[in-house]
Amino acid sequence: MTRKKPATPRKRPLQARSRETYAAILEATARILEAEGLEAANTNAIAERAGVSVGSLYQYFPDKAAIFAELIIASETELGDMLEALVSSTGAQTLEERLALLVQAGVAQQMARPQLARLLDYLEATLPADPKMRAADERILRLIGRLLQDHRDTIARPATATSALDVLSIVKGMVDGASFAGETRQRQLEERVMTALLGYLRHG
Amino acid sequence: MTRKKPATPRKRPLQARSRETYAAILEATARILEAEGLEAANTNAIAERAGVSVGSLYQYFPDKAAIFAELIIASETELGDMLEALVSSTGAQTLEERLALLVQAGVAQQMARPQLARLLDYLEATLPADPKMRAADERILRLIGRLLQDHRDTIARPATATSALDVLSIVKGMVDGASFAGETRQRQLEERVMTALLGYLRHG
DNA sequence: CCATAATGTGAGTAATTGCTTGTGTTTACA
DNA sequence: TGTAAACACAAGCAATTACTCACATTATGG
Repeated sequence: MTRKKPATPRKRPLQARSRETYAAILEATARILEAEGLEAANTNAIAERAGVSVGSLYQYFPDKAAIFAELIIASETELGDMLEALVSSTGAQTLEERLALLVQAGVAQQMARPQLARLLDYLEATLPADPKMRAADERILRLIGRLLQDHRDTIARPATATSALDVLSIVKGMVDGASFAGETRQRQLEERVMTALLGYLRHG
Repeated sequence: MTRKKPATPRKRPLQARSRETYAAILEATARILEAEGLEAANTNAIAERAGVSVGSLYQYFPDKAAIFAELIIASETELGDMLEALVSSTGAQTLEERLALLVQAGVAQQMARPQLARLLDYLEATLPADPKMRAADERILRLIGRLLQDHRDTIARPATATSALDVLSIVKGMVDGASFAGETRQRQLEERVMTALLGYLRHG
């Protein structure tokens, strides 16, 4: 990783063929990360698992870190899209109902590939700062913040950025812990997370 | 890391001199981890930072992972000791009071070296399973469980292992998130964590 | 078709890694 | 003071790493 100076600009996949290569590299990286961990995720292994040559890999990613960054952005974008759908969904839903959807989305995404989710979280905190990563991150917090804002009359806590971050941290923390301990009953976990969130928001 | 087969048995530091070497290696590893991350923590760098030769390093640790494992165990033992002190402390304290002490201890430890705490958590989840690590982990959960048990009449939730894990996960998650976001006001963070915990425990 | 661009290849390289080993130094203690 | 055990050193090896480059194959548009 820390070997030579990374050359920043790379080609973007234009044709269908190269878009498949690009996607294969990302998926191979994800699979190696969740099955064998960070140390096993070297560029040679990634290329092999993707059924692609190292040369092709470096045609689309300036360095190894960029692959990880792209995975993080994809994951955050996915969560962001889910949140956006439910935040801007019409209907006079209660805080509980909307929060339940949020928790469901967050828990489902993180429980689908718990090892990967944990690793991406760690990587996000240690990778060289990327503006796109930051933007995707802030989008999530902004959406949670908007949800809190919409129900500010039913929560005993200012709907600030801090509250939004706390909400996200509680969800992530509880799912991390539960999946590390081998918990698989998604439904029950969701209920416990809901209890914590509602307790935090309503009994400030 | 995944290079050759690790030879398990190594010498234990007996004399004062070697105990210093041993400690220097651990502290050097911690410093590199929190300042430069996992990839920078290679055995050569650790030995150099510790002011010690690689040979000395491998006299006390069978492989690199063992150094990390030892750091995790030390950290968990420290937290466990703090919990033990406050759980078995006499006096008819309320749940709030005892929980506040627990939160204070947990937040303080994790905020003291947030990067390190985050990394050790990640490593614990990916390192080869170590019985000592597991034991130190279970001790913490047992102590939290006992605290919940002591106040089972004032909480609306079974004082099970799951509850104990949730409590720990909420603390870790919130501190992780807050310190990642640059939060430094320890007191305010403690209060928010308390809110979440009490909400979780009392409004099940 | 053909020319040009896009995409793909994989052997090769310098650097770095985890770890061993042979040798020298310090300590405990008789 | 002598000796054996404990401790420390660091050159160096085999394996692995991130990444490049010279070349081959495939697509596209005229």
